[in-house]
Amino acid sequence: MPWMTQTATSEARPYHHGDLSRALVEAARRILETEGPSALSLRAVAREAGVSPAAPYHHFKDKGELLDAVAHEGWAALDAALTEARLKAADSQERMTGLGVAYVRFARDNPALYRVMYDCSRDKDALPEQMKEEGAYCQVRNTIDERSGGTASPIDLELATIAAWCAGHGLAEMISFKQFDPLKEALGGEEAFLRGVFEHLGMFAKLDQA
Amino acid sequence: MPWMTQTATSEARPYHHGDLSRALVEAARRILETEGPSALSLRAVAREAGVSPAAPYHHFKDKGELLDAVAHEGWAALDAALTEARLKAADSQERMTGLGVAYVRFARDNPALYRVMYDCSRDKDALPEQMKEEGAYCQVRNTIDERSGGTASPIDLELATIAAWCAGHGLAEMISFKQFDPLKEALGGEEAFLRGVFEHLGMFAKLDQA
DNA sequence: AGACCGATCTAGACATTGCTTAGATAGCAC
DNA sequence: GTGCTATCTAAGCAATGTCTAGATCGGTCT
Repeated sequence: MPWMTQTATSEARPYHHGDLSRALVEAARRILETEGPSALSLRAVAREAGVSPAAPYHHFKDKGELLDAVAHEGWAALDAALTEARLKAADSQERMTGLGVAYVRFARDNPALYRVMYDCSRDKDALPEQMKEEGAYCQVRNTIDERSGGTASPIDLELATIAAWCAGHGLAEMISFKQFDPLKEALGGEEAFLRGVFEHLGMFAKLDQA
Repeated sequence: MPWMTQTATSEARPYHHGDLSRALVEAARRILETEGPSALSLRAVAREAGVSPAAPYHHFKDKGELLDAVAHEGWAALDAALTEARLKAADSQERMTGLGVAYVRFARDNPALYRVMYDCSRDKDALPEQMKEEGAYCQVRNTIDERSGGTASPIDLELATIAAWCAGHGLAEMISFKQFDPLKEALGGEEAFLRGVFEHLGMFAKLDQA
């Protein structure tokens, strides 16, 4: 087994793995977390999963398709994080900023995964289906709708959702570039900093005044 | 000259190129625009510039350092675009939305370059120095400061600038994922769409009410 | 039970990539 | 001219994504 170097899980795995698809996705996430995006090669994933470099091709057409699967899991995890934040909030105002803070925190805690999630969506002319249905995008829109008392026009609702999404994503990326440490200190912590930015964004000012 | 395949500029270039650094950066930008980021290999750049695969290493330590140079030019171009938009606006309100629209347009018109600009900044714990001094970030902050009549506290000014930057960057990336065509049509064009989102972001609401 | 078939996996190879080392070339000072 | 140094090429290394051919095995049909 020349492909079995030091990293193999190596417990006399049978010839047929059983559930290699899932194992590969998990291996990929493990590599992403520990060694960063630049170390995420198909061969490294295969190594980590303890199979030959060609094995993944029986489960994914491409390296890209593997990453798509990883991204899919990422979106699901983000959905869960947002749901949790949403249920924890009291009023609808708190629910919105809570969603924003949870979103940014997710991105900060899973920077490599977050990047893969968006890189996979790129050049597909649409954000993944996770953003529709019960996904994160829909959660945000519903919260906005609820907050406006259901009186917002469909167009305004969509615009407001896009605006909120832009703010969250923009801040999420910004945080991964720059730590803003002095600013955080001056404001007394990260949460205060995030809330401060969202406050300045004054999101939903238009919906409020209507 | 085995490295001279079809793409070479091939006009009996002398052994010493003269200004290979610049030629490489331009070749990289050409490849980015025409073939996308995935085609941007160091070897491809060398091919496009008509030199051997090892030649770039006499001007850039790394592939990363070449990309840094490309990104640097990108930031300069963005600075110029923002300056133009700033000078074109009448009042300070118009100046702000004008900046936002110009920013997003730049990202939409140079998607690959825009991505390189941010990818190079990643994992450096700071946005490039272009964002300071006379750069884009500074332009935005100055405009905000001017708009608030110079009364905003330093912290509020910084928060507002970050917020504006997040909004612009978020919307810029969003546009590259999804076309939002139905929404644009409903609003009567792209500019109206962009302004609509910025309006909903209600940026500077806090500074206004202060 | 035994033969077989398709799914799963490996071996091995290919082109391409980033990068290094060793040597060729040429502009420039003396 | 001689020599120094920056610039460039040639050749090669390890690693990667991907393909083809062949090995292995679980489950089905008789």
